[in-house]
Parts: sequence; C-alpha cells; structure tokens
Amino acid sequence: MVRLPHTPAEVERGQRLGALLRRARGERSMLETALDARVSPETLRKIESGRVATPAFPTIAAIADVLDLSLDAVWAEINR
Amino acid sequence: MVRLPHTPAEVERGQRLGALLRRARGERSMLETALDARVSPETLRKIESGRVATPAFPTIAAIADVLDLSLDAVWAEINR
DNA sequence: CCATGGCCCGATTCTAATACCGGGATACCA
DNA sequence: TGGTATCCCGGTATTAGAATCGGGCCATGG
Repeated sequence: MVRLPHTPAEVERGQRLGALLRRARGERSMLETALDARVSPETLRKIESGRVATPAFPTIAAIADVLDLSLDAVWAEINR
Repeated sequence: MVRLPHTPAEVERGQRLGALLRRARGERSMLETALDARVSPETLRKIESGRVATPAFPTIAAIADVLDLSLDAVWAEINR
C-alpha cells in the first residue's frame, strides 16, 4: 500500500526524456518554451534536468506540442 | 508556491482520457490489460473512471502501447 | 446454494510532481 | 561598473498519483 520509490531504470528514463526535450528545444529560451506550453518554468527545468522521472502526461504532451515532437517518437526513444 | 488544484477543464480532460481508454480496451479484461502494461489494476481503473486527472506520462504510454493507440491521437482527442 | 470471475468503491499510505521564492553563477554589452 | 538575460540550485509548501487492503455487487456455472 504504498507508492513505490522510483527504480533506477525509471530515473534513467526520466533523464533521457529530459535530455531529449532539451535538445529539441534548441535555441529557444526555456522561459518562452515553458510559457508557450503553459507549464511553470521550474517544472520544465526540472524535467529537462532529469530530476522529475515521471512527469504528468498532459505536461509532456503540452511541451511536445510546442516543440513539434511526436509523443510516440518520444516514448519510443526514451523507453529502453 | 504551491501546487494548484486541478481545474474543471483538467478534470474533464481526464474523464475524456479515461473514456477513450476504456473504449479502446474493448473486450479485453481490465486485469489482463493492466498486467500487460505493468501498471496496477487499481491505477488503470482509476484512470478509466476519470478519477485521475493527470496520470504520469509513462503510465499512459504503457497502456497505449498495450491497446495499440497512438499517443498523439490520444492527446489530440482529449485536448479540447 | 456457493464459488468464481470481473468490475467497482472507500480508506489508507507514502512518494513524487507542481509551484514559488531567494539566491547564485555565467555571459554579454553599454 | 552596472544592467540584463539565462539558467541552475536549495528550500518549502501543498496537492495528487500510485499502490495495497478489504469489501461489495452482479453475473455465470458448479
């Protein structure tokens, strides 16, 4: 009865997700990207830095929208 | 400084997500689907019944995998 | 009648995601 | 030097997701 702590595999997947999003953001500023996606800049920063292993689905979807990323491609790339 | 409560719009989007997943599951049993996706049956039930407004990205991705759904299509359909 | 299977619900537990603040480091330019 | 911009970090606060337990309901079949 209890939420389990994240496994190392989940942590690593979160780090791959963050790295992928940061690459996809390219030259755009973190602040502008966050505002466009309507998420807090802190949230985007934490996701990009890999400190949030399992972000909410709507959060990732909104960011992927702004960055013109396919969610299926993102999932396929980080899920190993 | 403080996580905001879910807005009615977010709640409704969660309900659309749940309904969509339930339709896509079709005849398959909830238990089998949950086990295949490696999520708790309770978690799947809560998502399908719309009581979890913003599930984790990996959770939804794993379920979509099992149900042969495109994440992009899911997002496009529930996000209005 | 009772067992089984499928689905649902409430309560509980505990970690994690989201969010804001203050501060710091860096770089660039006037 | 001072100003601006960007990003990072630590701390703190609060809601919410994930999971288990225990029980209930409704079929179907023994």
